[in-house]
Amino acid sequence: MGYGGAMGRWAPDAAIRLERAALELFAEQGYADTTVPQIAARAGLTTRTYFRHFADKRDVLFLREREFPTVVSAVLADAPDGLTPVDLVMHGFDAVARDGFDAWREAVRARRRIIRSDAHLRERELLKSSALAGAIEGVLVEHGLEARDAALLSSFGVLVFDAALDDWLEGPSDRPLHEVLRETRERLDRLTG
Amino acid sequence: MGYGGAMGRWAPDAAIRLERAALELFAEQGYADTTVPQIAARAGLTTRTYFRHFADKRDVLFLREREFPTVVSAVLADAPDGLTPVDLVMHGFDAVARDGFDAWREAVRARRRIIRSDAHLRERELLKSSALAGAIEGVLVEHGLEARDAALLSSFGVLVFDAALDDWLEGPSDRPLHEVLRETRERLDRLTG
DNA sequence: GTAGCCCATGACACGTCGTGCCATCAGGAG
DNA sequence: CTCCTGATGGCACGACGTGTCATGGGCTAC
Repeated sequence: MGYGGAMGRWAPDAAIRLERAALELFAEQGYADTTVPQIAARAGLTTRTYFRHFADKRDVLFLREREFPTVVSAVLADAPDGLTPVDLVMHGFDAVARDGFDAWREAVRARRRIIRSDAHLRERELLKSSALAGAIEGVLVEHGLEARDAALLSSFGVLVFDAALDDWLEGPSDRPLHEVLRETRERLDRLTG
Repeated sequence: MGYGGAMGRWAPDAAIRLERAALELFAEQGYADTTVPQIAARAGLTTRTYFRHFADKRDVLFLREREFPTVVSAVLADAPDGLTPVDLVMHGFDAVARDGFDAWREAVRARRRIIRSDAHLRERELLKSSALAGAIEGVLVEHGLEARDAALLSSFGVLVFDAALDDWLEGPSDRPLHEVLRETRERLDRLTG
């Protein structure tokens, strides 16, 4: 059965339960063969309630990214003064890489495995990356950077971070993400001369 | 009525007619308020036939991009020898920019206007950019580049090209795309130090 | 020319997705 | 105790996308 048995009716973690149910079902039987009513039932909720917490079937995989804009603002606000724009951005990713990823490597891997299994999910992942770039771009503009430079630089940062994340997830488990991030940046610099 | 009146039943341009009908309807009443049956009817076809030519409602806006992988192979095969990988990629985009865009600026603008109006379309555009990067990555790997370098470099190229396309579409109409492309690359190089 | 194959299209049924609308019900404020 | 707030249940509905079979025009073979 679901997780709904022992908890009060208005358990405050409905979104979390739905996310867990979805991750399980997607891993068990694939994304395409899982229906929203199945997810809702396993979480002890109804279909209608699922769509109150998530915009669509794909969105449940990106619950964790909802706080990204807030995190971005906080991290970039903590950056030391006097950094060049690109160092400011990379400092932000470095801080996030040191802080919140190495402990969750297997969870991130499992999630990525599902996303890679279906083009619709890959599509949504790209939109989320774009949204993250947009948030960074906003901070850069607030710091006085010209709009086109901010757009270019935030996309550059997300590109490096995503590539580093891929390397990190495929490589040995004891390699810290922030190291991979630095190496990826150096590799791209070398490639682009 | 539609375009179906004067032409034979098996007109070979069903996809083109559907694309034209969709562009008109999206411009007239918006993407969200247009249904697939409406598009099919204006093209003189049925809904079922629409879905034989396009995977879904969004796909009709990306008909022109189907030839991209072929174009990429052709353009990169024509590149002079001895280029560094990054110059090879940028040479490809430069060739495309000189060749096929400046004459279609208004058409590209109209299409972009529609895509920017709906997040689902923006999402699909990102997937198409990713697919283009994948095609370039494949060519680079064939040329002997290491896989991670190829992925990084193809994404870099697409990033620069997309940013240049944005600048070009927003700027004065007599500015050739290949110039904007060069300037965008220089701007990013300057920003990333 | 006509018999027969090929294949794009038409037509229908169906499951799933996502939303609008109203009813229900727990808990806090007074 | 009553009222109010807010999350959830339940239902109906339109749109999306696919499986399946029928239709009919164009083409080749003979």
